[in-house]
Amino acid sequence: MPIGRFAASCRLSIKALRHYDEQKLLIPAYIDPNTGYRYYRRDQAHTAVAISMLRSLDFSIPMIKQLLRAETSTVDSVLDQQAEQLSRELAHKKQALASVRRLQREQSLLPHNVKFRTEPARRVLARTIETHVEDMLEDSTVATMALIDSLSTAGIEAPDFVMCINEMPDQDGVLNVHACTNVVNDEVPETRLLVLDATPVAWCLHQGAYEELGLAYHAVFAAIQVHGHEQDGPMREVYLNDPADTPVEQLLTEVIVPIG
Amino acid sequence: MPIGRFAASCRLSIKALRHYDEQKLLIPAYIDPNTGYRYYRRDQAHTAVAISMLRSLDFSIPMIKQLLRAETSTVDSVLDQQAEQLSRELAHKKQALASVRRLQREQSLLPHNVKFRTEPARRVLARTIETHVEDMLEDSTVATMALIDSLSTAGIEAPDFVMCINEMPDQDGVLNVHACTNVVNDEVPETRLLVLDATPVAWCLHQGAYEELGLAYHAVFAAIQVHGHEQDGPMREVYLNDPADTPVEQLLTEVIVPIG
DNA sequence: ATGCAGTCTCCAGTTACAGGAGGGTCAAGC
DNA sequence: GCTTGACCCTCCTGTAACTGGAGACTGCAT
Repeated sequence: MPIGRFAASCRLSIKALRHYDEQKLLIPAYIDPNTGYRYYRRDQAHTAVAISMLRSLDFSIPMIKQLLRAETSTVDSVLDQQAEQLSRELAHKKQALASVRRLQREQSLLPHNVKFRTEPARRVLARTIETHVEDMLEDSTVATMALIDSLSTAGIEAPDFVMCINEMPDQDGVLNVHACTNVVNDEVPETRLLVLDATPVAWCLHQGAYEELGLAYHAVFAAIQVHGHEQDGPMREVYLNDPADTPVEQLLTEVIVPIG
Repeated sequence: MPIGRFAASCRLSIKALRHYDEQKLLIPAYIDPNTGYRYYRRDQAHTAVAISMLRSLDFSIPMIKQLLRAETSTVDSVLDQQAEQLSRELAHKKQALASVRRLQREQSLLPHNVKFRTEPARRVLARTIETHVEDMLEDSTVATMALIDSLSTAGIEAPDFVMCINEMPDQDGVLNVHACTNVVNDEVPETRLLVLDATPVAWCLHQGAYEELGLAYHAVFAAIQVHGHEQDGPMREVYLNDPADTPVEQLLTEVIVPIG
């Protein structure tokens, strides 16, 4: 079967099939050595459709090559990798969409009103987890849950002050997130005391879903720049009400960036 | 302020700033005519951060150009466009992730067992909506809801047979979706009777979330090819149980493709 | 004068193809 | 055997928003 017919029947383009040939992903059953014409067998449609399916799930060509050749263990690891990648992208799109919808409601691109003040020194109890920039939002929640868990293990009620401290990511995007409270008690498991010095900060108040916090951060950074300051220390978020009993559009969060 | 310092303070790369200069998106306040060195003013950080924020929301450079220059009406339409694009991509990622997770559970890439049979002729009541390939999944649901709505307006209870017929998309990805039942009654508003001829089909049973249906379709198409048939008519889905009172992992759907 | 960090331009590479130019091939009808 | 039109080939360029690197120049501090 020549390439055109095969392409039509598999819902792939001729260009794509030639590309897969070149990449040694799907090699025609026979290539006329004189004319270079590619001929496919009907049963190659099975592979072709598998490729088309995997491409529609955003697998890269090298990954598909591994999936088609492979032993079970490789397959599993490739699938895991792809699932992780997809859930990252999913979270990213969710965040982006929420932020765009917010921009639609506001009239300005950087609508937050950024102010400056001096944060007092604090001693806080922190529970730390390592995460990736893309998962920060989600893992801040995870860390906070874990903190509350640790507190209740120690027989302490949910605290009234909850803050997350997000360190600067390294070049791989890996960073630590500290969920903190003002409870001071070194008997709480999986936590440690953290001493925060007094520092000038730029900050703003964000009302709405946590997914839109990116907008607030950008506003704060813009203000820091325009005023000629620079960031000096990890960013903080203070959660002023409880997501468990507050409708999302009324959630209040302080976004705080220390400056030097 | 030379480019390096400006880049560091705005969290943009030097390369990116040069690129934005080239694209006339963010032009340095001063360029030394002798050396070509770019110098930025502090207040340009405001624009720079806005750009960085919009890029993080996956706006393209031409879109950002419009947003920064523009009158309110243009801004609104660009935002709408981006929101629509993002929600498409969100739905796509959601589907892809669900499908990958299913592949993780199965041992095969095309796990469905495809069979052939002859569908009898039918007369069905259909409610039609126009949609886009990427929104098919969601809009099938919308169409089905609308159908049930129409039926109840006419005083008819929810039907026991529900099927969707998805026509072939044109080159823009636009297609019609018909939600159908076996209720035959030409008094129902917004619907019309549809006559389906008897036809041989390839089909398989899919158990699980509707988001994973793509896998089933690919399996059916693969089988059609390998057996040397070809598609002849719009695809059909028959919903064998009700998503309202069935846990997702037990949802049963027949995926049916007429062949010629 | 020297050194070095910063900057310049230009070119190549990334991904999975699409589009097109220019030219050879196949099958059918005459 | 010839023509015609559909099909196929290779090779080149382009996509989006940059990153990385080569080779050369500049700015600033010794």
